[in-house]
Amino acid sequence: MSVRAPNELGLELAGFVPYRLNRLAVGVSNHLSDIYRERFGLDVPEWRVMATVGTQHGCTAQHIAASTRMHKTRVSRAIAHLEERDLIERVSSAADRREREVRLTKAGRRMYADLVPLVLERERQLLACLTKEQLRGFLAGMEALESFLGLQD
Amino acid sequence: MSVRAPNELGLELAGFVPYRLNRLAVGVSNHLSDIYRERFGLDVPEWRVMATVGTQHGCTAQHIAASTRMHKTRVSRAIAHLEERDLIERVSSAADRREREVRLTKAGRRMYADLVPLVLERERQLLACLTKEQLRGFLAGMEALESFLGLQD
DNA sequence: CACAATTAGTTGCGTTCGCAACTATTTCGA
DNA sequence: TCGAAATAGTTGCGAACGCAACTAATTGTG
Repeated sequence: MSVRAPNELGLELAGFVPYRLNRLAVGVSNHLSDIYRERFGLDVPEWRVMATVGTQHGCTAQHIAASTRMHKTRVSRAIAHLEERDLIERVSSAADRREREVRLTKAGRRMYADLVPLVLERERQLLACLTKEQLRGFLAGMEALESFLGLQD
Repeated sequence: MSVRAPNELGLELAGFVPYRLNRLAVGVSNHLSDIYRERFGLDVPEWRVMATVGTQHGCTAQHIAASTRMHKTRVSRAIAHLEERDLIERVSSAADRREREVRLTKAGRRMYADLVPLVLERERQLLACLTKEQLRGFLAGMEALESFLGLQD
């Protein structure tokens, strides 16, 4: 199976999968970002830190960087912002004093509890535009590509 | 069909489709970028301008911005860089002297002819990790999402 | 035990980005 | 036809980014 006509000599960017994938990722991100940006004042790195700490209480910046695949400086700055807003707090680890355990504060837990259902609902709305067949096929393709590129968890 | 277990209360970022899509787009972009970056010294905006001008000779910056969905300042700066390197040239449009028609120079056409087959081959290699079924399903899902988000051409 | 190598996290710096403002030109409407 | 609104493209500026260098703490090795 070919993505485009085999005798096309030039490159039509509109049909180029890497370009389309980037455009789609930006579109999906924008489709969600007004929830955590406008309503909660979070940017993408901050949102990812909140999402990670929300399920992995007491994790380290290192762990967040590894599991979100963000650069450690991006994580460091996102954590600093969230701490200024009293959404998370950090305590030096007793076992290794280089590390700092990150936890949601009471306000952070409240925001997380409000935010996550809205975000999951948005994801659901988005994926509802696909038939069962399309969703299954899309997820299968995404998994194969992730595996090929070594992006899996 | 559900993407994750319905009784999962927290949000696992690793299974969150918008996050995975962004990660995949970055991974695919990196998989390609060493061709146009290391071997031809182009960054992503420059590559997109080359790809557009390569098929749409004499188009304007406006047109490039619309068809690549890049911000007009990003297009403007990419064009300026490519002009400095004598890969493209601009002439003021006779019909509308606000516009400038963009064309590949001889050197630009040579680069385009070298570059495009390599990039298309890389795309082919990437998509070869999918079965026919998976490719069909993945493209169908991508089209449906693009349509839902109004990203189509 | 001491010292080199490694690791967690932060910060300085140059780059890239998009918004807003700007110039130049064209189009629209009274 | 003249002035206001719109459009093509550029530039100033502040925000965000990643690399490299840094501090502090730990681990490994002789």
